[in-house]
Order: sequence, then C-alpha cells, then structure tokens
Amino acid sequence: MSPPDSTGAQESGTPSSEQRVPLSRERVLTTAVAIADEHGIEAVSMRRLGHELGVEAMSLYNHVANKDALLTGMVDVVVEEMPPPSEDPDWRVALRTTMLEARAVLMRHQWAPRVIGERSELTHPIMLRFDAAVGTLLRAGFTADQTHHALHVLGSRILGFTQELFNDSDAMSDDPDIVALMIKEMSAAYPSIGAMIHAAQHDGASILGDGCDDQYEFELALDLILNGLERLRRGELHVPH
Amino acid sequence: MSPPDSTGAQESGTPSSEQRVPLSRERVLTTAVAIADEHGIEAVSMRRLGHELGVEAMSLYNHVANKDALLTGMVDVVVEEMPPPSEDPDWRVALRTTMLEARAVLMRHQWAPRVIGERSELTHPIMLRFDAAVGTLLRAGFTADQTHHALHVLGSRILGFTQELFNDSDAMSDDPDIVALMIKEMSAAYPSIGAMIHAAQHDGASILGDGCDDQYEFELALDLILNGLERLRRGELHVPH
DNA sequence: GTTGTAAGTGTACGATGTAAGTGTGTCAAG
DNA sequence: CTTGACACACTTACATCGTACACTTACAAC
Repeated sequence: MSPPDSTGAQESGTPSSEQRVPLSRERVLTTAVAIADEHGIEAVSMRRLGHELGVEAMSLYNHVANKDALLTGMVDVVVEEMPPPSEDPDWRVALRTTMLEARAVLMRHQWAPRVIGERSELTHPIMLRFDAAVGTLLRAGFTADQTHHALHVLGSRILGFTQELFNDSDAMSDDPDIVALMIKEMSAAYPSIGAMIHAAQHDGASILGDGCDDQYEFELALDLILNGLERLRRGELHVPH
Repeated sequence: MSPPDSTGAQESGTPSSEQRVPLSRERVLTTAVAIADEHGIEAVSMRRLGHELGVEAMSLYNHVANKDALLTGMVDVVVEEMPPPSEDPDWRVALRTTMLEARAVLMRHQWAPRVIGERSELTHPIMLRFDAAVGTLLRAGFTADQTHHALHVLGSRILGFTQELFNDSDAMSDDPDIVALMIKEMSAAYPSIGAMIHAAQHDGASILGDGCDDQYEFELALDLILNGLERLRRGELHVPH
C-alpha cells in the first residue's frame, strides 16, 4: 500500500537528514483522517496537515485540488473502510448488517457524518454502496418505484448514520442529586418530556445520558423501517388520509 | 415589535443624514436570515451582515455574543416561524401535520437544516417542539420507553427535515438525448441503479431530476414510520434476529 | 550533458472572526 | 443645568484560514 519507506515514518516536525518519504494523495488523505479522528475536523487545516507530514502547506496542492477535494477524499477513505455490502439472501438481514457495519466504521470517525451531511457529494465509493442497496431491493422483489421510495426512507442510514439531534448526551452528571435537579428543571420547562423521563425512571429504564443506548436506538429504528418497507413491498401499507 | 423607526428602513449602505434605526438583536437575526435565504448561508459574514444593516461588523457584538450565537439565533427565528404543533386527537395526524408544516417553513430557508445538523444545539424553541411531540405520543398511549424510541426513529423529521443525500437533483438536463446518455453512463457504472431507472421509465414514472417529488417522498417515508410506530405501540413489532 | 516535468518552497493576498480601546449619545441623579 | 454612567457604535489590529503565483529543486529521458 504505502511507498517503499525504507526508514519508517518521520512524521511530525522532525526534519532529520534522512531522505524524506515522498508525499502521495493517499498519505495526505489518511493523515488528514487521523488528525480529524484525534483532534476533530476543525483541526484539519492545510497548514497543520502539512506540518504533520513534514511539508509546507502548499505542497499538498500537488496531490489534492483544494480543501474541498481534501474533505471529499477523506470521506471516501472512511467509506472504503466499510466492509463490502452483505449478500445475505434475506434482504432485510442484508441491509441491516450492511448498515450496522457501516455505522461501526463511522463510530471511529465521528466527524464523518457531519462532513457528509454538509456537502453531499455523491462520489464513486458512496454510489457503489447505494447501488448495492438498490440491487438488494430489486432482487427482493421491490418494484423500481418502491426501491426508489425505499432509498428515501432509509436516507443516510444507508451510509450508517442518522441526523443525531441529541448528541454527546449533554454531559450527563454522575451525581444523582444533580441528575434529580436537572430532571426537575427540565420538567418545569418541558412538562411532557419531564413526564416521559419520570415514567421511564419508574420502569427502571433510563433515558438520559449513558442510559440512552444509541446503538440500540439505531437498530430499533432500522428494524422498524425495514419492517415498514416489507409491508410496502407486499402492498400492505395503508396510510391515514 | 420593532422600535419607533420614524423614518422607515434605510438598510443597505445608504447612510443618509436621518437618524439611524437602532440596532437590535431581532433586527440582526432577521436580516441574517434574509441574507442566508437570498445568498446562501456562506454569505452571512459579520462584515456583510453589518454592511446590510448600515453598521460596522463589530457593532453586531453588542447584540450577539459571537458568530455561533448568531447562527443558533437564526435557527430559532426559523423554528419560531413554524405554526404551533397540531393538537389533532389522532396522534398520527397530529404528528404528520406538525412535521409537514415544519417542513414547509424549512423550504423557505434551505440553509437551516444544514445549520441545525452541524451543531445540534437544543435551544428553547426546538425543545418546545420536542416536548409537544412527546406529549402527543404519551397521550396516545405510548409508554415512556416507546416514546423515547419514537423520538429516535423520527429524528430530525420532528423539525421537518431529513438528511438529504441527493439534493438539487444534480442539475438534470431537459434534453432527452442527454438524459439517455446520462442514464447509459450511470448504468455502466452502477448496474442496479441503472436497472431501477430503466424499469421506472417503463412504468412511466421518472426517478431522476424533477421526476423525483421530494414532498411526496417525505410524506411517504413519514407515513411508513408513523405506521411502524403504531405497530410498536400495539406491541406488534417483530424484528428479525 | 541538456532538458522537461513533477513536486516542494516561499511569499503574499484577501477574507474571516473577534479582542481591545475609543468615542458619543441618552438619560437619571444631583 | 451639570455631571456621571451606561449603552452602543466605531476604529484599529491581529491571528488564522485557503490559496494564487513564482521560484527552486530532483530526477528521468534523450
């Protein structure tokens, strides 16, 4: 994969008189991904990326057209990290595992969903995954129209993520007193949400903070949607109005 | 709502010797929204916003903490444009109309979904809409747990939008020859997607470009999900594995 | 050798967000 | 009326960003 690299990396800063490891589009992209993974996407600037590679910022432009291309390239690196789409004969199982495996990859690159969402460039690696999903659906007996609808329903889940409105669980406290206070304040401002939390606590389930299992929620939502699609395929879907 | 304003607006540039209209947080936010509506969110810079208000950039900081606060303020302006949540006795109808009305507002502010998605700050106006949805679900007989799950399934739809991966229909051409060529190229690279498009054309339905009715897709996906939630409520939801 | 090309460097520019300090108008207390 | 305070607009200045452009260097082909 990587070039000869006789000396082993000489990454950040250390100029060393050894012959330098030549730059390459791949090396540029993967280090950019590494920076984003470790320090967040906003830490990825051309200067910093250059520095990390022991090179001036402008040198990067020999391998990447501009910052925008860098970002889409980074997304492609992530997408290509995902295992190839499942070919399970059961279409629901196939889609389910494909999306969960995609999600697992995105967990290692938390910046990726946001970057994908902001720009929605349909690069080749992304299109390949859509194509695989379409193939699975058609083979399962969905009509072309139904398949198209299914894509819209699944949306970004096909790439393994969803618009996460509640993220990072708002720095939930460990102290039960503080939690109780927060719930009290919450209930005052938002009575229904308060009622929900209160009832959930009675049932032993927690909804806030680490009590909210994102993985489980993702899977449940996915299954609910896949079941709905199955009914769509069978022509059983009835909608109000 | 607005201050005395004896003279009528004297917005962009024209200094005029008249007494100036005083700035206010509200005026700052609404003009920022106007700029974003007309020229895109990236056109909203502090300098430009100031210019549009006949004021220096730094003056804005008397009414807005920083650019970040400006953006969340803009989102709040948009969210508060949405009609109050429906109170229809049928929970599905209530949620459906609420979300469609929210969506209608977002259509006028196409930048808003992206801004909301990028930052996910749960401001008061946003929380109010979540609270209303929770209330609707609890009143409909959902358990606290189910309600919580429902929130995750609905996701950003509660605010009227979804992660749109295919946007702006990739500048679809009118020329049928060009369309045919594009389909051919598409089919070569992505056989399943090609098959889908081909089959859909036979059925008279178009999938590409303006043939793809985003409004219809949004509604269909919404109904599919609402139906799935109804089955969840009834305990009828069976998932594979 | 010469020469052409690909790749890294250096400098510079315009745009951005915003820190810090300087007026200046309005208004209440004396 | 004077005076002080305060809110608010202005001015200047800086760091950081992406990147245009001109240059040097390294090396392969002839």
